[in-house]
Amino acid sequence: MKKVATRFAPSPTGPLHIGGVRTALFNWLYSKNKSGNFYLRIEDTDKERSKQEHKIQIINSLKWMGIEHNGEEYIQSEMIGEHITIAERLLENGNAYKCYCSAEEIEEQKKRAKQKKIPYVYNRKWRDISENQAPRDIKPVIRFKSKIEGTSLLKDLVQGNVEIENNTIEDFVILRNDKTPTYNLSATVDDHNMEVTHIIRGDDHKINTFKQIQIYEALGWDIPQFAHIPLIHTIDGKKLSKRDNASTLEDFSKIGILPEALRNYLLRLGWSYKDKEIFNLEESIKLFNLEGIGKSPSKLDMSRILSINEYYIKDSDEKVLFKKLKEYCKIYKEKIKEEKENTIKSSLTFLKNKAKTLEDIFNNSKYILNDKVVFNENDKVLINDEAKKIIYLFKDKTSKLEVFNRENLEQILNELIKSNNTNFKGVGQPLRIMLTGSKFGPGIYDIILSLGKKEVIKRLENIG
RNA sequence: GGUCCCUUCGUCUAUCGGUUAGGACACAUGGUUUUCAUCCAUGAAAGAGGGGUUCGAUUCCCCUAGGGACCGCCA
Repeated sequence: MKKVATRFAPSPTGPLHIGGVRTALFNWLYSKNKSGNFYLRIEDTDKERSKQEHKIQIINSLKWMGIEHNGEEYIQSEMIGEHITIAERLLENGNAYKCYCSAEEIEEQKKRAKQKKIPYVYNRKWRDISENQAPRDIKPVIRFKSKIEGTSLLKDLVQGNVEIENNTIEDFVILRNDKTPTYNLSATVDDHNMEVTHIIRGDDHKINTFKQIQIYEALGWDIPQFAHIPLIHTIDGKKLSKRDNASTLEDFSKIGILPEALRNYLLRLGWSYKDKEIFNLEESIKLFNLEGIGKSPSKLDMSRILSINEYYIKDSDEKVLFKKLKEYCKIYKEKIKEEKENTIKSSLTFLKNKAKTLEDIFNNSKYILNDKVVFNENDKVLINDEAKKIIYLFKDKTSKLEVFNRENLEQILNELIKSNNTNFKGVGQPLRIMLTGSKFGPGIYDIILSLGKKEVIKRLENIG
């Protein structure tokens, strides 16, 4: 048995979106599960559209998700020479031929097919014409001599047996008239050279597989296993596209989604293991298999992502969570001041219970982060004369407090409730507004204790 | 239009011929809570339709409908 090798082969013609990330994840997980290798191949043979920035974005995305590839990135454009050699070999062996049709000629055929509403398949014009009839002024393309008779069977690890009539596969171009190889040739040659054993990729490549298998056969190469996973659809049921709304990882990271949460979500999108919902990394690797992949496309569900993220935030160790929050604030919000770090760190125990995202934690931390209270105008009006009286009394009693702890604070609050003939809300709400600027937020004792005596008194003195 | 694929609660899914069709998210209601949340409890919610096969079909087969992917000298 050969060692399992999988690969992820994106083209840097656009930013990597969440669907691509899932494909990468499945490949990576599968290789890990089988103690094999996982490679990254950048398919940058489309010179016009390939962009360095996209390549960087792809690599960073995978890094953010913790998906690491073995060895260096494999750059497809560096292997073009190899692809051309193979195309020539195919030509010599009679598995391919030169086609002298002009671009206009092909265009015309397609147009006619469309008018007649019949499917366009290249008419194999040059398949059997001898080359000495070739027009001088046209540079030929090389086409693969596809099977015409019979059927082909793909034993797909996800889709099951898929059978297709050979004559629906046209004689596809493998080398353009500028001598550059096309996708099906390049991908096949690279997969063979990289000794890829399992090709796990999107459903949209299924038809290509029949072309690629014929190339493997013509060359006498081992054919890898294929697993075509269903695509992720947008909420209105269409394929995720690089062009329109497709979400990139940045879209998620900037609202404070944790990579492990997204990994868990993506794992469960189209794959399942019994009723299990939460998979840590170790379990993901141990339990992942191809059998658990469903055959129908699935839709992205933001509320589920948020919910899983909430789970991971609550489940996080506070030290680790703080590091992530710090990094997050630095990149997307504002850097946490050094003197605030300890306060934030110790407040995470209660802050994280109110948050679905890192952004939520940031928002709920603003009363600590900002030196000056920023008041919500709608809430500020709740500070009426009655409230001011209570705030004054609380401030007075608190300032005399020798031991600033929850027990003593509770005592003060309880006394105030009694003596002012009010309830907890009557005391708690004005205090919260004065201390944080808003009537929403963490528990009042958490707020008071996290700010500390000095700061609490300072903020209460701020009373208009 | 051709080829191929898919179809269980709104969403992600479990079930591998016999279940009151299960779970999770979302939703609704109630409880805990000074607030917003959390948390807990409860509830509503599904086998596209029609034929077979079978003692019995969500499960196997066929047809219909709906949805999707592909049909490039893009990858």
